[in-house]
Amino acid sequence: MPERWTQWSGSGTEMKATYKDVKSDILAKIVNGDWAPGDLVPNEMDLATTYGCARATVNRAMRELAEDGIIERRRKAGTRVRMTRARQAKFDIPILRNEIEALNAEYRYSLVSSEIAPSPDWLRARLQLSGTTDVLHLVCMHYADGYPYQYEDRWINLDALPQARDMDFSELGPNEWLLSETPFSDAEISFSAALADQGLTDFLECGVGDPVFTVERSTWLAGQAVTYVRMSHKPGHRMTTRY
Amino acid sequence: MPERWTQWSGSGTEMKATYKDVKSDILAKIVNGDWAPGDLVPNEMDLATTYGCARATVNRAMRELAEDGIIERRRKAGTRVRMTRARQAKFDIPILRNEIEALNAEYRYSLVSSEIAPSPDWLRARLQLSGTTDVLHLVCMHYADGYPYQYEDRWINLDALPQARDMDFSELGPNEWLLSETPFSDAEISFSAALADQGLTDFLECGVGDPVFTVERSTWLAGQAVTYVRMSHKPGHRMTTRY
DNA sequence: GAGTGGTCTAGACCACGTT
DNA sequence: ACGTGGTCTAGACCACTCT
Repeated sequence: MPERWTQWSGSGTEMKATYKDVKSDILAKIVNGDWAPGDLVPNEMDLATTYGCARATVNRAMRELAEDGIIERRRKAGTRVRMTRARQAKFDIPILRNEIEALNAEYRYSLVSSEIAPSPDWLRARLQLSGTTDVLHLVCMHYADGYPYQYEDRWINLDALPQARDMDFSELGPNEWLLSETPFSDAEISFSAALADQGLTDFLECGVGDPVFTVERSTWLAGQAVTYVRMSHKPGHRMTTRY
Repeated sequence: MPERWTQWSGSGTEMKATYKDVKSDILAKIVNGDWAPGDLVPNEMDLATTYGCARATVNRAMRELAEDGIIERRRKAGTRVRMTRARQAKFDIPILRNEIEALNAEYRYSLVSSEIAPSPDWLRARLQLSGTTDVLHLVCMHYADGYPYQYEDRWINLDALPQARDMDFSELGPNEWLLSETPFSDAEISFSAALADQGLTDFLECGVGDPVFTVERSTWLAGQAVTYVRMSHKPGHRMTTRY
């Protein structure tokens, strides 16, 4: 019984390879260096024969490896091990309430200010707004066990969400409300470091000049700008993920 | 000719739906609010009938929607529209050289220092190293058009990569070398904001107390710690993505 | 032109989890 | 027990792109 594909749990038995078997076996070959970056991988029909499964099974394994950035596929040219692995990190952006409660801390929300005004120029530019539109400007604080956790500076396009004009955000945070209003959207998110200015220090209970991890997010729904938010985190905040 | 699934490019023709048709049509229903968060979505067999395609085609569409965090699937319980969309952002972590050259800037690398020493305690803890191991400590600078772009503080586990002991990193940066040595790995990455200290200001040509966007990454290969790196970026640096 | 991946089918069996 | 999604098959046709 020829076994060209070593080390998978079913080797030595009569079991057929699943797409996960194929995927992890090929991944192992690449990790071990049997197949080096740039190398041509056998085509799907040959691999199907090797693993004793249908071509569709191999196809799924290879498709996922390609999605993971491990290999590169092109019709006719075949499949190659990527020269430099595409390193991509995926962050889950949780609802703040859930993030804080996951830390076994008590979540508290507080509305600092709320006002309606014509959109300032910098916001029009950032959200690609055309003409004059009224926006709702909200400032909110989020606390974990009573300690400041995040300062939220949010602007909502009232043309896109007129129902926000009469909403009362003193109890429900705009983030959770927006999630219930807009089930899906495109977004641009960016991370940076900023200094705590006088306005921030009062709310985050930190010193002027402390470094503040900042997340900005702009959101569109069906091509129309919905909201821009700048979230400033307490000193020492980290955002972590594995990949 | 019944058309239960409105608005896809092939509607009104005799064409059969592809998995992309099914995916985008279902997504449209969710965006429009036809199917609200929490709603039960028809099962795969019914959808296959509706769209006039095989169940496998519907399955692929639904599987991808689940991967994208739009819906939630459970055997027997069926498929539901997610209550709160899982917001996840995917960042591409490019090779620094490519990132800088994509900005039409000239990339330059410089080795600041290189020394071999026993692993300090904090590093052993962070990388879960057992016992005493020698590590290679490198400090490097990366420039774009001659301006400081990133300060790299890297530690390499010489037990995992003994060949690094004799490498000359004065020309080739450790990042690019590691990528060619380890085609695949697990990693933990985290973002935070820090203050420029005296050591950083000289290299980044900034002032003491400037906010510095910091990325840290720890890497493992087959369960063994390979490297830890802290990358400090020039003031004003942003990391952006869409999702 | 020809080889490769991309997709679809109609059917089948299985794993899981709700009932 | 039974309904749902998860996966596999053997075959087919198509789309891309390299030579």
